[in-house]
Amino acid sequence: MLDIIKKIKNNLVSNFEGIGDKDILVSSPPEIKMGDVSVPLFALSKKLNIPLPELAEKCIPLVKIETFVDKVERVGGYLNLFLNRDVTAGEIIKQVLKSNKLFGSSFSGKGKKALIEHTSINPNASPHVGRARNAMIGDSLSRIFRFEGYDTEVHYYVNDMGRQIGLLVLISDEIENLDFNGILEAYVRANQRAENDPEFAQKGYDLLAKMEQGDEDVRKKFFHVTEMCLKGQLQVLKRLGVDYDYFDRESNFIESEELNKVLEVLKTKGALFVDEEQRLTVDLAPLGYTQEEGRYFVLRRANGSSMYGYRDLAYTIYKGLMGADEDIIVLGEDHKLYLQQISLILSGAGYKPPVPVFYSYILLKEGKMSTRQGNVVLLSDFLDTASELAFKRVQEQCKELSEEEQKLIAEQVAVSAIRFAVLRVTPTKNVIFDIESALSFEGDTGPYLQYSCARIKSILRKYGKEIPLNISDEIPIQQDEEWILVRKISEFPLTVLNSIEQRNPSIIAGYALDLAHTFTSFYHTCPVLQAEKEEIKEARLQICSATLQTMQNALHLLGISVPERM
RNA sequence: GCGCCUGUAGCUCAGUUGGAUAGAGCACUUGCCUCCGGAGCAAGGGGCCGUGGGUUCAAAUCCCGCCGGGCGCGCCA
Repeated sequence: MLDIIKKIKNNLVSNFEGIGDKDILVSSPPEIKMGDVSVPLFALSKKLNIPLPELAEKCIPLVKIETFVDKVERVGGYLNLFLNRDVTAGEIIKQVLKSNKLFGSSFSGKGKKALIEHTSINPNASPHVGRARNAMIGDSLSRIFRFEGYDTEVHYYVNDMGRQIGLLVLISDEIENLDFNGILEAYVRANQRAENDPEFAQKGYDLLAKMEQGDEDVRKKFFHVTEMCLKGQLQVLKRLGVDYDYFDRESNFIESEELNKVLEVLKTKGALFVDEEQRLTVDLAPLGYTQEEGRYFVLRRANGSSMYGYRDLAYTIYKGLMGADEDIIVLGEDHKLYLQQISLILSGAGYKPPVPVFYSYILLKEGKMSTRQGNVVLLSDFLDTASELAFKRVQEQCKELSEEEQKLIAEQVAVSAIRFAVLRVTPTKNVIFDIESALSFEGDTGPYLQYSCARIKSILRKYGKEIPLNISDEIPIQQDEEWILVRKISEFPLTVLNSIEQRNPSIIAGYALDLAHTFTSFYHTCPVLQAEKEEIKEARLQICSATLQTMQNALHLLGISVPERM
């Protein structure tokens, strides 16, 4: 399908002076009756200064690609092409079944490296679904980059420093056997106490200072608390299928030669100064910042201790020096100004800042999530209830399976429910998270996608033999539903490219839904195993198999696995 | 107040980057399990695409104003 579009473009570009690939738009007509591919000529007519009817006449033979295009109709300013269904379907299905797990990849990242930092939550509590949005988007992007052939590494920045951690370390001395479950309560208590007790707060700072100065005992304590918390968080994220390659600890970036070089450059630009209270500060105005709000960026306190911004700059430079072609960081929208600031600092010194992928917050139906008001949805809580619900369902429907297998499937269903509910929304928009509908497993949900796969698997299982792979050049297409499904399959590679270009997994999610809908529609009108003729049966088996492969590939990019039955 | 993001069916979201009659799901109404899995399918009702201007053959999409929502705005991370 991609090839056909390419050929059409090539033919047109090489036959008219002064136009490029981008001048030729290719879309599809609104209805299947009107054809399969459409080329709007309005803009072209204007650019070439040729009246529409005349231009259309000239274009018709150029777009009539041999064996693939049966007929071309002109409707208004559009050229509508009708593809030869049997030939095109043969081509597409063959390609899918040959490429298997790689179908959909254009290998646009071959020979390139991608570095993605995501999640990086503060080690102070079990993650709620809002935090998990970062992990899901980041993980999905990592999968997409890998799929496109990028040598991809995933980094997790462990915020093992800072005032809050200092307080947490203090309070952990008072609590016996503080474990991950008790950590949020301890954290809240520590912060409350710091608010009411200045002495306690000061002790936190002192501890932090000792940590920075390299006091072994204190460092050990910090490590112990943050490591315990990180482990707990990772365990929950692991349930989602989220993995990381590197854990980079903030405490390793207290001092950085590279950053000090950057600061030297800033000094020559008049962008670095020590303010009247002895704080080492960057003035962003000489670097091109135009507003007063957020103009000053503090790096070190009066006592010389580093601020978060200093350490993070050092870390960002460290990542940048790894030479990735794509240096990406997934951040909540609350970090927009902050990232703008450090980007200015870095590019001011000639460094390439990372490319941010921002996402907006998850809101509950009742409003914002608030830890204090207790209306947060913990990721692990959601997974527990979803898994339990799914388990009951699986117990009813898959009686022949062992309880162990049933539980495994239920967990897969739970994960797909949350991942899909979050990933299907464009990152820049708020997700309004409705627990009830996320737990319903009906309609446009992850479990629905898994279900449509399970049905295909069921057909293939009943068939019992290998799908004949010696596909002839043509595949007999009987019904519109078959053809629409094949066309939808062929859109997958473009969808993936689109999604990686925009760094937006929701495009894949939308595609997966479309594909599932087209399939179930096909499923209800076209009997496969009971097809009227053997060759039609084979054709449909191949279409089923190609659909399953495409769906599995798409779902893999979203981090959703496909159970054999459910 | 200033900056960034956002506004599409009662609700939750799509909309191929400016193209043909704006699409799904939930909810509501009506059909469909002796027939490959009903976590499903088919059909119906439901829209001033927040609002007022502008740009052009063509605007939900681009520009400007206003209104509503999210986020941020120097010693936190």
